Amino acid sequence: MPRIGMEPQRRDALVRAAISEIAATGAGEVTVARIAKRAGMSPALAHHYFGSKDRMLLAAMRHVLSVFVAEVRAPLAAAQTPRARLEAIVRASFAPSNFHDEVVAAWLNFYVQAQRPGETQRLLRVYQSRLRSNLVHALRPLTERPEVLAEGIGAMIDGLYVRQALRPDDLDSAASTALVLDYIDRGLA
Amino acid sequence: MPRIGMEPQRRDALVRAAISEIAATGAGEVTVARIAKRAGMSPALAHHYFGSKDRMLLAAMRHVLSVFVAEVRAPLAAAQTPRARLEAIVRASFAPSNFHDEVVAAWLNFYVQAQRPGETQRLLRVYQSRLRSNLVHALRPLTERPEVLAEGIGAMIDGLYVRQALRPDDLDSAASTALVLDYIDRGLA
Amino acid sequence: MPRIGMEPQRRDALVRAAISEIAATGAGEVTVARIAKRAGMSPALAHHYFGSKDRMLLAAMRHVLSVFVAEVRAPLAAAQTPRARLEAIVRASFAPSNFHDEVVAAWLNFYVQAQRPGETQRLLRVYQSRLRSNLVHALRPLTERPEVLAEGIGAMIDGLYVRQALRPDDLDSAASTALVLDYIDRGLA
Amino acid sequence: MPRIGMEPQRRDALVRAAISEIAATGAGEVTVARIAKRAGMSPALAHHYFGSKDRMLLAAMRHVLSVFVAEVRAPLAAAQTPRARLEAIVRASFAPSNFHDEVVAAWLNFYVQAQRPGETQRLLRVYQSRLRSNLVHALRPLTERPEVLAEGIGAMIDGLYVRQALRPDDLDSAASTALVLDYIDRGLA
DNA sequence: AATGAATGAGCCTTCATTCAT
DNA sequence: AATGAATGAAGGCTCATTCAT
Repeated sequence: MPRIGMEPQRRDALVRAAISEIAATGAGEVTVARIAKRAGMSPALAHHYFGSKDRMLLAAMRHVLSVFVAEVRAPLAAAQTPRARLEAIVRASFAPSNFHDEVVAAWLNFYVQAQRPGETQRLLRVYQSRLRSNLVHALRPLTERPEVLAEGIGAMIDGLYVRQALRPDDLDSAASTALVLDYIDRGLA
Repeated sequence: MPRIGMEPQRRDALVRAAISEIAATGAGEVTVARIAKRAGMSPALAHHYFGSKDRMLLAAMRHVLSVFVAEVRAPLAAAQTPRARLEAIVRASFAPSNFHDEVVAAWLNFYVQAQRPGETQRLLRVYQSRLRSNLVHALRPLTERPEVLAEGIGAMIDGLYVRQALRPDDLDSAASTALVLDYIDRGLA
Repeated sequence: MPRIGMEPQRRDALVRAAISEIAATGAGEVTVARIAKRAGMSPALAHHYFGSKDRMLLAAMRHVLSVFVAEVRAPLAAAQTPRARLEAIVRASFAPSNFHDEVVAAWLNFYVQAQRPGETQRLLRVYQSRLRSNLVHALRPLTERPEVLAEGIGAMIDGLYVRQALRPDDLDSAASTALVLDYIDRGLA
Repeated sequence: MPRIGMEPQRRDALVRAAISEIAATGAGEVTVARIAKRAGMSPALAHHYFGSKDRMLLAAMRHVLSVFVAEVRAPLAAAQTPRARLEAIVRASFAPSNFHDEVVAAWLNFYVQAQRPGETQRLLRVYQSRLRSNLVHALRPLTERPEVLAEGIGAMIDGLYVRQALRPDDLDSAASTALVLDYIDRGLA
């Protein structure tokens, strides 16, 4: 019973299934068949919509990144001071929708994919550039070495993500946020 | 051509080749055949010496960890003050033999492997525990919140590793060291 | 070329091919690739339908056993006297569909498989139990030592199967039947 | 420390190990490496003495057959009557040295090997011919249909061997002997 | 005499991908 | 729109066999 306008729903279901599957079975064990099964459809249909496994995982990455961008946009725009801008970025990084178990596991997969040249690598670099740019822009009024501090902040966030991916239990989102904010405050002192 | 006493040499060559291959082709593309070819032998011989791909990659991980342990041991023992102990740990983390392109790429593979329960996960946790323990021990005389700071330091180091793994060019070892030491000094202020 | 509802046909073709292949190349030389080729498909498809080589050979065994059960059922039910029941069992054992070259060769493979614990062993024991049970039941009204005679009959049938498997030419089905029936009659005298 | 005259001992050890290995791991799982290990030497040495795996298993078969021939020779020569000759053959078939667990398992392997043309097949046929010839010769004075009865006896013996190979526990040697002797007596009545 | 070293060949199995329906 | 059918390609692993020492 083919309905009209199924494509967006199907694509969305596959993207979500891909992220869940990466979290459930590990970045190295993801197969198209399992993702499709989790999304309730056949592997053939998954290919029909995405063309290839790579493009499907790429869409998953884009989804994760876009959620992040959406999460940070409003608070960032609303922030009135440089310090508030920094806090907005950090809080968004550890917001539940981004620091979820599944999403965090997906990041590890992206890192692996990004080891080789390709679209994933490009996307990841764009993301890192934007993050750094946002941080530097917010830091510039507050310190003489914004680039250095931005690198440290970015590295700490990445490290907390990786560590979270390997942890069995949920980490306190608040603790991670506090850790980075503390680093920022001391770096600015 | 078969000489006697080849086993240690072969095992060593395979471990090195495994690390290089991970760096060269990416953590997801490692095959026994390619590792063996890079080490100048047949895949069958690789299996003869290691029994399985998993055990071979595990040996590579053990090698990387043992190099790190060896690198940190002497400076740590020679350090006279808590601050010197911290510096010894950080410097060892970014010492050339540990922060090499190839070694850094291998870490990413270990993280991926460690997502699923198994020996890799166990080893990685042992390593993280020791690192944290060393840091906390050195921090305790200097601050009231050694656990928190140790977590921040560990995360930053991990983050710098991951970022390095995705970078095409070599990162300045000195810059990474300085970044973490700066974080420590400000955290202790 | 893919049509719909191929699964039963494919499974059946593979089961038949497995039996033929065992007969043609010997129980120790059976490979999935050869079976699949004989069945006119790729090895991958064979795995798709059966999951593993073991399960495929198990299905072949079940097929042979079920043909035997089907062959003996009607005559056994129709037999009016104990003697007629015995004859029904023996005749079924050497009926063309069971005493075929290919089927007989398959039996040898089952015996080999059944040397190690597993499903094959279980199935073979179930079959042997049923045969003995049927024989004992039919023999009980006729002799004081039904178990002993049943063991002798079963052994003779098995022996004739094995000998047949090693014979290049077809054995006279009638001769084998007569041999066992003669044994029964004398045993009951 | 190479000693002189090791060859016969080595060959003998390998033949025994081959038989034990077949019994222990099943006819389909025998490997040269395991046999050699069981015999306390390297696979290379096994090849040095036998040239190939096939020839080694063939030697094992010859050993089993020769033990049987040796076991039957004296009693057969000593037997004064046709009936005593028959009994000598049957008793030898189920004598401990022939009806041992290990030997019986080896027979199954020989049957498998003999499915394909080759030396094993030839040897097995020679053995079967001699057995039949011995039986027929002994039966001729006692019955008008010696060939038929000989076939039945041979089949029953073979069947008892196969069944024994699949049994977990030891079968009573005496029971098997009695079963065949009873068949003979009734066949001659 | 004896073995560790070494490999080619082959097997089972998986998986992304294509295609007819 | 959707899928079952189908496969080529590749991967991990095993094993009989050879060879230099």
